[in-house]
Amino acid sequence: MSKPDTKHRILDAAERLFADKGYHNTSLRNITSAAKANLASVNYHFGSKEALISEVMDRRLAPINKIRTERLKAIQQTARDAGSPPLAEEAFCAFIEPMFTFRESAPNARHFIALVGRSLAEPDGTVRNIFKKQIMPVFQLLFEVISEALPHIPEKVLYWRLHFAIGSVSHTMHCLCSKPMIHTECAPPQDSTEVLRLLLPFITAGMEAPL
Amino acid sequence: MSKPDTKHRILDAAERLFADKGYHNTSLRNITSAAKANLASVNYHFGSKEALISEVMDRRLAPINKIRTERLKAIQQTARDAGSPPLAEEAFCAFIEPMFTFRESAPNARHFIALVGRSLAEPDGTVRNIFKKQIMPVFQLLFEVISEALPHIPEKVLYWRLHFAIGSVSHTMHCLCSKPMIHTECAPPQDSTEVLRLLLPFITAGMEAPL
DNA sequence: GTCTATAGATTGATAGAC
DNA sequence: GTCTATCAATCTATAGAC
Repeated sequence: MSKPDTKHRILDAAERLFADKGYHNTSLRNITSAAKANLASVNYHFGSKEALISEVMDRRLAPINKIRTERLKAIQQTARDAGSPPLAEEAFCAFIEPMFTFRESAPNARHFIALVGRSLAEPDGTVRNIFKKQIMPVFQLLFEVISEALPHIPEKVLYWRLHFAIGSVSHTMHCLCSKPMIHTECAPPQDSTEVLRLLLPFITAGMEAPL
Repeated sequence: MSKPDTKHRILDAAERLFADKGYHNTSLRNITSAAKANLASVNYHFGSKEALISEVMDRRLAPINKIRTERLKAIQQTARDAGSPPLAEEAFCAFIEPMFTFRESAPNARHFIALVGRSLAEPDGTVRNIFKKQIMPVFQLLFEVISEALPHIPEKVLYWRLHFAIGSVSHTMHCLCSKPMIHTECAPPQDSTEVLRLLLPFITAGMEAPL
């Protein structure tokens, strides 16, 4: 087990700094000095700052989204085989849990979670578009499964409720890494599992609310 | 009715640009050229870029938060007088509606809504802390009223649910101004009233979900 | 692959004339 | 209050030695 090479050290440092300080507020100098690498090495290994953030995002998102897609398709198939609609809560669990599981998988994984949680709120198109490209097919699939789970709710209402749910998930993701906003004394840093157990019923109840 | 003076033109331009491009990605030159003002005028009128964003936030947030506080206190008082708990949905309406009403009040108000919606997701402390300082007392009061509305739900659960609700609200606010994420064809730009009518039942159902 | 050195542009802030 | 001019620092990116 050799020590991580320059390219990986840069990716790790960029992931942490982009998450902590934001894309535009993080310079290549910040990254290379944190990674103990030379300033020129970023452009040698990645070509540009934009290509770097793109690789930072893709490296983690691709495997997570693969798991999400598999789980969502399995839920869809099982429901069709049984001839009964899938459960909305199961669908959301398939979407959220892989991200939370990843968070516990590595000591520094939480930085990436914060980065992703903020991506949809990024004012600049650079980061947001990279994220959108990766997440869009998963959102489409999630919407499909939710539609099957709640066929009595008009598509337009369902769309907005999914939108609200994504807001809850994003906000929770980027807050799980920094200080909570309010009542910090009754919300010490908890493990993701407990937060997931609280988040899923909230979302499910919101999705299934009477019209 | 004279044309707005330089200071106001700078505030308006800064509000729009900070919302569109983000704080760090907007330069003072961007702002002054949009405001048809001289570069040096920002430092003359405000002192620094940070003091400018601070005034951009405070100018709109202070009156909105005043209305929120009054409405929340009125709900609290009415419930106490009647000897019955307040309604969670009414409390959230008191919190959300003033922001949505403001959105329809002026042609360019929507920029500010996006700016606020993103504030909690700002990685940099500068913007986030300015916003926190303004919003914290309102959050505290909202939490109080919600606690009285749902006394059977443990405080810790209530805290997290409020956190999830704030995520939905923030995400909706900064998305109401740009393109929606998914299924754009079934979600054309709508007026805030309709979104509020969809958002309130979602949040209320989530807050009141069985344990 | 890693380094030094630097180009070329942009940043926030300020000094000083008017 | 508004302007020009500029400073000192910082930025991304690249050229070229090793």
